[in-house]
Amino acid sequence: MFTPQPTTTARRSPLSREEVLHAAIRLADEGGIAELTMRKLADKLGIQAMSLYHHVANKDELLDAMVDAVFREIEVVTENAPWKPAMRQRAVSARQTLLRHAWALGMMESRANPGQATLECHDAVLGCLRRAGFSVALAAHAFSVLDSYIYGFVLQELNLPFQNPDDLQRVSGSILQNLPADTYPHLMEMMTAHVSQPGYAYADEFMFGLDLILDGLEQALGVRTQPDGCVALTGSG
Amino acid sequence: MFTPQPTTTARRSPLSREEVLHAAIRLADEGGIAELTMRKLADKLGIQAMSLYHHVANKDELLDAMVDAVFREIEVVTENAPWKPAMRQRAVSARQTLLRHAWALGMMESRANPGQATLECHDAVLGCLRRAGFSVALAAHAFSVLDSYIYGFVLQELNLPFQNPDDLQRVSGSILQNLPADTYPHLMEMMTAHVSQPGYAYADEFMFGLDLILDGLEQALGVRTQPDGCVALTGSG
DNA sequence: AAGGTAGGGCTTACGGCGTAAGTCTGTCAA
DNA sequence: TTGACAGACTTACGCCGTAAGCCCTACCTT
Repeated sequence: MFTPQPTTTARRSPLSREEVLHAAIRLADEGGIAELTMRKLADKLGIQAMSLYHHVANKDELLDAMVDAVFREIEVVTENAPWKPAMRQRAVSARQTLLRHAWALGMMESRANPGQATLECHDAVLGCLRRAGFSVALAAHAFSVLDSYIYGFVLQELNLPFQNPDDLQRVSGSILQNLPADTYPHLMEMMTAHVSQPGYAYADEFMFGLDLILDGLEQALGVRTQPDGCVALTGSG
Repeated sequence: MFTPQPTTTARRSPLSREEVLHAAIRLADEGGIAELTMRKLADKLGIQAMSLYHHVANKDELLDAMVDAVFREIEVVTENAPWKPAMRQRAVSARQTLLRHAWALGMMESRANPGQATLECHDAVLGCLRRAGFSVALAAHAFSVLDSYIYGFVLQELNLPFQNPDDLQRVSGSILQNLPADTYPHLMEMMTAHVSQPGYAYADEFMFGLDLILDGLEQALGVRTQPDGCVALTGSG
């Protein structure tokens, strides 16, 4: 009753696919991926659920586009930069981006349709490595090990039951109390002697592993490039 | 009509929580995690959906238990074994297990309630490292970098649009045809000159990165253990 | 100016989901 | 014999994604 379409003209302004995409990302950032339903997304945009389907084919396509948008946020500075700081900086940026959009990693597992930004990102990384003298095979190795590390680290970081050092103190304290002391002795030692110390933050572990990998790649590169290598440690098995 | 409860006695046999758990894992293994619904799981067990709630509190608890069951499958052989082959073997086993249960990784992101098997697995790894002379801090570093790598590698592996070399040939071929040749030149080079070559399998990349990390850890350990170290390459920042 | 078209809203409806709440029945201890 | 209880079943609710179709209005053509 009372014919509720006076707002039609006002609402009729824009609403592009881009807006839908960004609203979806904002919704997932704020409430987790489970909060992202077509109805709630429509609500947030002030329209009905079915109207979304004028802008995206279906929810799956929307999710694909969201993942690609995340890749677009990762900074890849490769112009004339030495490969090691470039890769280091990209790893840091990738980690920050994936933490900012905690839902993104979990979605990568299930969708195999890389978007344009994803491909561009990968191409830039490979280009940086090739320009630095990596063989095609070594570039593939480097790409694989670096991305695996980044994704895996963030996956573990997201899996932690705390997001900041204060949480950590509280959580580890409560775990310590609830567990019989000798069931997991080494886990216990790790918590009491290391993790629960003031100043510890799991995020700091990122740089250790990243530099370990970059140094390893540098050696692998050097073994090929300068054959006087007194350090040839790669490959143990 | 014809009062359909004659089977009551026959059906009344067991159905323990264990059976529910394993049926759930089998269902998820076969059809993906989306196929695992309480109704379908009940169907498979020959009961009604609501009867499952006598054995699990809710679906979330079931998912937690499933993840823990996956950790139980990872072989951790640390008894009197040198740390390097022990960690290597555990990494291989973890990768195989996570590939066998492709749904497990995607679930880890969202649940922060480690089960008994999970904690045992972590404790065994830490124990192995500590016995080998790793300091608490270095053991934490090692644990972080190894698990990050394993999880991330499997995540990428699952993300690939192919599961075996034959698929790869076909997929990379079709991508090559559909793309303008100069949009992603380095990606293109990687595919034509390396990935699409006979004998290439992404799975083989796993060992390169794994050994790179293990060698890096060995150096980090050596720098502390034997102070004559002419090789001190860790940390570049 | 008049009319046609189509973009982008809206409504209705369907089958599937997790699960709250309650019922029925066979088994076993007292 | 009886009463409690474990473990099945039934019903129902409010979510979900989306198929199908309607209808208004801005714009383009004539």
